[in-house]
Amino acid sequence: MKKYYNGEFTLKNLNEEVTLYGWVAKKRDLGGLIFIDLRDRTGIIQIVINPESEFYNKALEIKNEYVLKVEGKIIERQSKNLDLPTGEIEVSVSNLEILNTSELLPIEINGEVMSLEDTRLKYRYLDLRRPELKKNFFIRHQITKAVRNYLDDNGFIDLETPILTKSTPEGARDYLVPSRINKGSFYALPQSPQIFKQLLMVAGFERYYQIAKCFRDEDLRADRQPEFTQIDMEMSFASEEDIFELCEGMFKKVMREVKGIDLKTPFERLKYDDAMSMYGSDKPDTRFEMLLNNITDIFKNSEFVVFKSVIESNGVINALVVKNNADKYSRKGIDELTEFVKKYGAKGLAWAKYVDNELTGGISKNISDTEKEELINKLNLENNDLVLIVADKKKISQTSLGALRTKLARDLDLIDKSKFNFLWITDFPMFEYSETENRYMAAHHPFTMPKDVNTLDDPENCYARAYDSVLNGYELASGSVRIHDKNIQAKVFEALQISDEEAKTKFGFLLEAFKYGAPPHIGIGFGLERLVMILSGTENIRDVVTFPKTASASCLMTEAPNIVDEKQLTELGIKLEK
RNA sequence: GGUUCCGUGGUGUAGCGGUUAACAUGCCUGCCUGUCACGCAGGAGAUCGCGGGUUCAAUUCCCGUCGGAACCGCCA
Repeated sequence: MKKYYNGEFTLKNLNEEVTLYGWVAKKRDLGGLIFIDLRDRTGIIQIVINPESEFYNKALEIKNEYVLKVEGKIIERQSKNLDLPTGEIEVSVSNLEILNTSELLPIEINGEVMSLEDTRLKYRYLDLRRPELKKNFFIRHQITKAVRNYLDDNGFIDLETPILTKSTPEGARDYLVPSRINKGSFYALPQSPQIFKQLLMVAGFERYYQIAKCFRDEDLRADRQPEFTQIDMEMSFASEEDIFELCEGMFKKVMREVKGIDLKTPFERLKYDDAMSMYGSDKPDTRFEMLLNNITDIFKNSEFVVFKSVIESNGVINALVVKNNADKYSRKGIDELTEFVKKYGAKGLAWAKYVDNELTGGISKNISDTEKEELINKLNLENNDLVLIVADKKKISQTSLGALRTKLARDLDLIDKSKFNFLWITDFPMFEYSETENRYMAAHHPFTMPKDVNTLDDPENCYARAYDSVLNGYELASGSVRIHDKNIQAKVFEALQISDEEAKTKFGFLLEAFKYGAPPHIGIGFGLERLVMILSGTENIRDVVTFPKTASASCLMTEAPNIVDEKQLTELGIKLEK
């Protein structure tokens, strides 16, 4: 049986006899010797064949990416400049076999990423040979291993739920699968195992988890794929405090085992409303300060038309202070920031600089001396500070500045990348007004317990027992206390304007189940890819998915999705329109 | 649904209204030989994504299309 080293060869392995399998990353013919960089699954090891060796002639035939079996002894490397995990050692060969040959590779896989995204995705199996990329998947494995062990130790059992299931049109678009046996009917792929895990609570499993595939037919982003993985959990007879403690323990273990970091628990908590007013985001990156300041009061009686009209229409004025960097932003630079906030619906970006004890530029000539004075005091302005202001509807003012805050921190390199700031966001609103649907929708999902049933008729002021876990500006997880009382559920449906009829059609089986003594229960689902991304130090989800899809949701390697045979369609009773 | 950027030898880039389409790397041949981004000499390799338009002339300008990337909307 082959022994796996996981890239851990060091000088302590000197003189050890080893068998290596791998691909030739580079061959050099030098000094009468042949040097081969053999790339195994975790790193690169240099092997050396000298001219007296019986394998010398065979070694001459070897080209890059040939597959080799090498037996030999680990010796100290003569030159150690190479920055590789196995850079201190090399292998002196006692046996060499060419297991397979290779054509010239269509992409560059040694060293820095050179090839363009699309070529890399077409030859994903080659790109994955790169140790830097492969490393992410070992991290992914370590995370799921730690999670499974932890949850097992805490009495959770791994249960699988169906992939072919029923469409639940609240929420994301479903991926549909036509049924051949029941022509004209469709299964849907699950957006999450939500309803099934609640049914497992009714079934009395009490503590369930699953590392579950989820599917959402929505547009992609750098951190979003149409299929992704959730660490999905649900437990009965538990409260928010129980699940917070459980998850904190889980991350403590994950961070210790994967990163060797000792996390401080409990995690910081922040109410949704506070997160929005302080950070302009429900997933704040707390690794740097630069908080939003509500400066509406200062301009209550302002003559400045922009602020005046916003205040008259019950809007809000928020400011961001970029400390000691005013000189870095020219008129052109600020114009770029203005364009940036406009993407988030802001009509503009008001600004001023504080230089030599006075406000200059931007809106400084539009506001009164009193207002200037109050602004300077309220924002504690110091020399060379830049003030950026968005006056707009509350949500736009907050989210646009929140996005700008993150952008500025990146641009100015204010983020301490060694930090892992876990926090809980609590007290989410129960409802969200949908402009497209012209009605209130569930902010989390329709089975979320309201904080106070009596506030259901006031959707703007109704809060949910829902919470998110946030890490370094990413939403890691989302969860809630579920409704187990059918009367409360009926009231929530009513508030969502879901009729009895409609509720029955969509979630009838769940409502039916809840007639038979559903235990109080609570749950959460973590986005595994997001977690792997953060722990791998990448900002692109494709770096943590073995065979990812492009921004247009297709796979360049398999060319999925593809056109299917007429015969297959006929069997399914499907006719395509041109 | 919308906005922006990109598409040139195998790979990554440069370039320009008229070029022998340049450079790096990779590949092939030879030399050198403890290299590690080795070095030296020579060679092969490009329908400039595709279609149309403007023009005497388009890889270059314009329109469309296809493919890729990022973002907004969307993602209960």
